[in-house]
Amino acid sequence: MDGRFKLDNQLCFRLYTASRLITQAYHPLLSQYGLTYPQYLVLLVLWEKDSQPVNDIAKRLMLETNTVTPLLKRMEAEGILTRTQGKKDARQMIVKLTKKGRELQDKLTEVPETVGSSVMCQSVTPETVPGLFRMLDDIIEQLKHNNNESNS
Amino acid sequence: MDGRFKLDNQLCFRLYTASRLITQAYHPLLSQYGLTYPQYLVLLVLWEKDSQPVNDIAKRLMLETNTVTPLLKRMEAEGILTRTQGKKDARQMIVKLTKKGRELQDKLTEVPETVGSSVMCQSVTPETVPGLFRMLDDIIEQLKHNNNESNS
DNA sequence: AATATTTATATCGTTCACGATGCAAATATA
DNA sequence: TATATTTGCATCGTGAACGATATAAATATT
Repeated sequence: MDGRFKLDNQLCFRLYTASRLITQAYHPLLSQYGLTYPQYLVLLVLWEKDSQPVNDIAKRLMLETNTVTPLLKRMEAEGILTRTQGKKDARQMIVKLTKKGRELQDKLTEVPETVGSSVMCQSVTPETVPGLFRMLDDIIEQLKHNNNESNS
Repeated sequence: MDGRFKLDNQLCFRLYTASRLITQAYHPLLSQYGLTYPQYLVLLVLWEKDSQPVNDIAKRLMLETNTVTPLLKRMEAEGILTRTQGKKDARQMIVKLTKKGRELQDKLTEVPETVGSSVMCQSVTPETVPGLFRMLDDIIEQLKHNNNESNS
């Protein structure tokens, strides 16, 4: 048989595993503040631009609202953010950081670098990372379109 | 502020998104046979080598048994595989494909290529894939050790 | 203006991931 | 051989992901 079905030939398995392991690397850094990795992603989005409707956050993270809504509710329960109905558009829920949510940024300053440096290795260096980013971005862009096409 | 917290600078977010989107690309191909992507990974492992204890499958997929056990039970309920107590070691559960599980390989022949070709794009080509694999493998290897160190 | 369609969000059910914990069989140590 | 430790697997609880579906508000169409 050819190597078609060999696990070691699968790009997806590598992405899946790398993603899981790097999320695990975030865990000890985030859990001391009661955060999960997806919650940290929401914070990244809101730190860049506070006060956004659910949909904008979901789009930025390329997730569906049915994933993001419960996530936001948990963060609201933790006092990290507030969800208030939009004024212009009553369907929208505007998500806004609380003081606690904003202050988390100061407490997590060392997180990006800690994790960033922990993945650096022989073939992953400041020189090669841009190429890696490019390939991953291309794959993401490609799949975003392919996947959308197939449900139309 | 520097770009430390910018979502667009995060390797992990790219891996996480690429992994999710590529799993979604598998979905229409697998769901017609009642399979999920992690279940497909289990099949890849068992097609390579049938009749393995739970632990070997988990190690191959770099997952914990508490993830794999329920997964295998669902596949057992679907009649894809059997779980029988080991003879030499009564703690082990030996996982073996059924006829149905083996025959799935013939039905899924086109899956690897379909997904494989759907990620090919400008910067991801047969020439660049080995480099991508190398970087992902390095990252995985690195994190596997780092993550283990921190719980010891 | 009344009706249809679209949009923004939420709810529900199922399947992972995974930390924490439990338990019994196997192995090591005393 | 009795006791301690390790190993293999399972159970439990929580938080994602996500397909399917629901609901109400906004917009488009008639």
